[in-house]
Amino acid sequence: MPLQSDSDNKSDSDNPRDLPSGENLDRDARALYDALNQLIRVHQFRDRDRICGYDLSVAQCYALETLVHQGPLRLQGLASVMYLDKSTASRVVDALVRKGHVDRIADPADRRAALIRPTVQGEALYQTIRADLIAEERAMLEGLTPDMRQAALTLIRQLTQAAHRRCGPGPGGLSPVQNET
Amino acid sequence: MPLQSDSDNKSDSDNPRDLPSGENLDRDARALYDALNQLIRVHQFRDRDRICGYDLSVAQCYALETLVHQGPLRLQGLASVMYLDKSTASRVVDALVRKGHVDRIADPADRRAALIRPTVQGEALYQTIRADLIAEERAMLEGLTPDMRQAALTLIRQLTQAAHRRCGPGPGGLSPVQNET
DNA sequence: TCATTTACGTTGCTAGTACCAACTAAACTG
DNA sequence: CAGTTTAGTTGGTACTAGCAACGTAAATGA
Repeated sequence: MPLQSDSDNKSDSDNPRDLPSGENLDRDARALYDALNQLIRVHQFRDRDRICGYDLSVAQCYALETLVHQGPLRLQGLASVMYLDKSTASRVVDALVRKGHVDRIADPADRRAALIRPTVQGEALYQTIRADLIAEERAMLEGLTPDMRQAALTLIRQLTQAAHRRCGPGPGGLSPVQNET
Repeated sequence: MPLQSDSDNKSDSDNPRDLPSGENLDRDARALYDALNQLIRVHQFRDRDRICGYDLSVAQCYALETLVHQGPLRLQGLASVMYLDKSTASRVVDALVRKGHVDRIADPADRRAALIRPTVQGEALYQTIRADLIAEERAMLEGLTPDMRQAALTLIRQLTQAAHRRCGPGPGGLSPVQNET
């Protein structure tokens, strides 16, 4: 995680205004909220559109992706990576099993548990979809210089990290996400 | 596709590496795909969590937001801004009407049509939720310098614009202009 | 060892999302 | 005034999402 460019912290003095930085932070937070909102909606829509062409829902595709990247997982693990209730995860897996993209195998360590694993077909399908979606990203990046692309990556990752920190251990984390209000 | 490529598409000479720019682009596209994926999932989850505390679904909140920002809309307009089928939009509006956040008023210009308009209560609720979500963004921005925050905004907006161009007339776009590319 | 408790996953329930298709009613078109 | 188009609703189906209630298996403990 390169948290780079503390060296450029001079920007406070660059700023001709005499606003305290807190006000700028508020303004930026509002702007970021709106900008991210737009970005997320447009991506959600586009992903749905793309993925549905492969007879897969977005949640199913995300589950498949998780299993391809992280290897066989138990239902609990999959559910917590996806921020879902185990019952929802179970039904998503049902659909993937029905479509032949995933199978459940017995967990040798625990006869209650099942490991969920992508099939060869499922893995291939995921790679196809991934290539398709990456082509979309490439098209979007075409107008940006390499420098800007790097900056975009860094920033998006930082925002994601910050969000993770505030959401508890999310995707990649296996601890259960439960709201104890 | 006139993306706003500033000056040169072929800034190979800018790049100190000897990789052709296409390879870097591929690599960046993959990285961007993964990074955006993470960001979007985490945001989706967080928004759902936050919004549900106000007895509103995410789609309902988005519809309310659209109506607050854009003023009274017809169902068609709302549906196209939300990238939804009109039937889905109709049911989302039903829910909002039931909860008292929105009402349908007759369109004087067309007796078939109805204008959908947030109620005072709905507007207040949206502002509350918005403030809540913006506070989240602010917390995420705290670790970034003002420069980086500005850069993040610019980049996220550019990515959104690029995605819009590829998705046809999207949110904010009420223009019936279909893809002419 | 047997009873209790805890954990894993499934299923029933309810609400919401999302699309297509069919429908009513109003508005345009000739 | 037909005939067509447009606005919105409703029916049907599949999926998403969470809670609660299971059955079964493992862990705990007396």
